[in-house]
Amino acid sequence: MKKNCAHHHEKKQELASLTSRLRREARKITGPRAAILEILRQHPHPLTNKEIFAELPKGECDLATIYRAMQMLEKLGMVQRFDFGDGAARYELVGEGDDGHHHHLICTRCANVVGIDECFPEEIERRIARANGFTGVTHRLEFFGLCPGCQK
Amino acid sequence: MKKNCAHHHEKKQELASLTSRLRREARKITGPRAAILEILRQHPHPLTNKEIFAELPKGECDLATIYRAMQMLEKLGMVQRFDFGDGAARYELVGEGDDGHHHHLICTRCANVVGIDECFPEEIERRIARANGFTGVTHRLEFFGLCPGCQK
DNA sequence: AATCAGTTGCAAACGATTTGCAATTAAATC
DNA sequence: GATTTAATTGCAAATCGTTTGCAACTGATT
Repeated sequence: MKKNCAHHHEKKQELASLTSRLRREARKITGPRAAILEILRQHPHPLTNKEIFAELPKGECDLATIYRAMQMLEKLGMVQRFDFGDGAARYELVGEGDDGHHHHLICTRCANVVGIDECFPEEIERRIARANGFTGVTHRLEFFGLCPGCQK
Repeated sequence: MKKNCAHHHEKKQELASLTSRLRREARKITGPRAAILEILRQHPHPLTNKEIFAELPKGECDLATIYRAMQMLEKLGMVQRFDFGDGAARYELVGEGDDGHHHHLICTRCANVVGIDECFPEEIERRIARANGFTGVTHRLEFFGLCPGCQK
């Protein structure tokens, strides 16, 4: 269907592969963590902590635990954090080897999210970096508009 | 000096012109508002509400008043809101006629900010919109890196 | 000067996120 | 499999940016 974000969905990682990445980092595989990773695996879209919490079987895990888990997963590079400007952080699983860098197109009316393959042109980014003497330049980029269903 | 953000600084608006824009919208010119506009005028960089508050002569105005003023100024298009992903909104004055759309390059170490003229290529943005059936597409874009002074 | 809607200060309320701490538990050890 | 220990969790309280209710106040108009 959404052909332009296919690559973000292709390789749905095995839960086992995810937990082994954790173990490799000397982290414990706990019930809450396994449950969180499973939710992320099933939702190839950026999720807020509250959304993850809502997906979890009630009582499975405290909201604070989710915050701590996402913090850790981000630090390990297993998850990428996104900011849609609505005051809540969102997270998406990152495949092994992938750096997770990509962008989204968000409907300003229904909050529907589409992954985007296009990126800011490297050449222009390099020019910007050079012109200002900056190094290690990256960018945060998200698109906003009205999705087909919301245009009326 | 920073030649690539010159156009954001060129025309420092007169305070009188700012207040007349307010009056035109049937808003009152109060002490706090004049003071806030003056601070914005003097700082051609995105400022957080707390920063504006700190610049203000103590007791000049309540922090809540600044929040309300910035909200109103944004609604009137006199100010543009930016989000650097650190949890605090930032605002910059917008010239008459200008829509305020532009981007920044932010040092991740010292938080130094440079205005950027480059923008995401319209043609690619149009392609993204079309490919997903979206209309009225815009973007939020900010660059991050290490400024000359922070590279060591 | 009188009027009145728009504004303000202050404190309380909020929503997202973080943190202290005692109780719990995964994983390494015996 | 029981023991040990450091990592992890739940819970409640604390933080931070931002919003809001409300009574007092003040521009702008009459």
